[in-house]
Amino acid sequence: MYSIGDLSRRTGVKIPTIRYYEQMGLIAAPERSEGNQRRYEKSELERLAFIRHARDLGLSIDSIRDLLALSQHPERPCGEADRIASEHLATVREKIARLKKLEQELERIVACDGNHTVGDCYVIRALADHSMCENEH
Amino acid sequence: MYSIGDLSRRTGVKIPTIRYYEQMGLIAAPERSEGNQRRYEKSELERLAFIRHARDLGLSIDSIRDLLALSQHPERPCGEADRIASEHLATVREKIARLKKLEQELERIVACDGNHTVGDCYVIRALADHSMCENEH
DNA sequence: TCTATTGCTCCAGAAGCTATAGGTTTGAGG
DNA sequence: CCTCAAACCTATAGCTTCTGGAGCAATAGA
Ligand SMILES: [Zn+2]
Ligand SMILES: [Zn+2]
Ligand SMILES: [Zn+2]
Ligand SMILES: [Zn+2]
Repeated sequence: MYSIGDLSRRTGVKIPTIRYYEQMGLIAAPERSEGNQRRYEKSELERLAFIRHARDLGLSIDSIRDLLALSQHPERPCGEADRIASEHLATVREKIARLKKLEQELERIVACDGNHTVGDCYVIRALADHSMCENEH
Repeated sequence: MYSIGDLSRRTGVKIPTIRYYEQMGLIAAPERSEGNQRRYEKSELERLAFIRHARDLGLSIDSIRDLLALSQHPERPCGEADRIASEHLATVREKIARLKKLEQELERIVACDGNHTVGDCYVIRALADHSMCENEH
C-alpha cells in the first residue's frame, strides 16, 4: 500500500494532480486509512504511469480515459486505440504546421536590428499590417 | 463612430472578445451612447487589428499590452519591441521542437496495424512503458 | 509523547476566450 | 409615432489541465 506521496514520488505526478485525476475519473477512488488518507495498491502505480506517459505525449484526459477503458479488455480488437493514437498524431502534425508558419513570419518580423526608433520598427509595422505577411496564419 | 458589432465585423474579432480585451486593458473603455452602448472611433479599429494580428501570431495578451504601450512612443528606441518578438520566436521554436519529438514517438506508436487485440496492441504497450520510447519528452 | 511531515477538503487562479441568462437600446419599416 | 426584431448591456460561469494556498487532521520517527 502506497500513500499519495509515495505514488507521487514514484511516478513524478504531483499530489494535487493525482487527486485531480481521481476527480476526473482516470483513477478510481482508492481505499482510505482509518484517518481518511488515500492508500493505493501497486496496480495504481502502473495505471498512473500510463496516464503520465500519455499526458507527456499530449493526449487529452478524455482520450486517456478511453484508452484505459480499452486496456481493461485485452481480448478485444485494438482498432479504437489505434484510431485515438493516429488522430492525435494528426493533431500534433497540424500544430507543427501552424507553428512553422508562425515561425516563418516571426523570422521576417524580428529581422529588425533593434537600433532605431519605435516609429521605424519593423516589428511594430509588421504587426499593424497583416498584408506585409507572406502567408495566412 | 462604430458600434461594437461594426468593429467586430471589420476586424473579425468576436464581440465578447472585444469586451474581454477592454477588460484586460488592451483597448480603452470607449465612449457610450445615451443608452450605454459602446461607440468606437476609427483609431480603435487599427488598434484592434493590431491586437488581432499579434494574437494570430501567438503573442500573449501581456506582450501585446507592452507592444501597444511602446507604439505610443514612436521616438523611443525599439529594442524592447524587438526583444519581445524574438523571445516569442524562441518560444515558438521550442514548441516546434517539442512537438517534433512527440511526432516521432507517435509515428512509431501508431505503427500498429489495428488488426489484433488490445492485449497485443503496440499503442497500449508503448503508452504503458516509456522505456520503449527513443527519446525523452 | 512530541512534533515534523504528510495528508485532508475546499476554493481560487491561470490563459484566452465563449456562452448563457435576463434585461435594455436601437433603428428600420409601417 | 409605434412596434418589434436585432443588437447591445452586465454579470456570471464554463472550458482545460493543472497548481497553489488556507486551515486543519493524521501519521511516523525519535
Ligand atoms: Zn525594431
Ligand atoms: Zn500576418
Ligand atoms: Zn493496435
Ligand atoms: Zn515515452
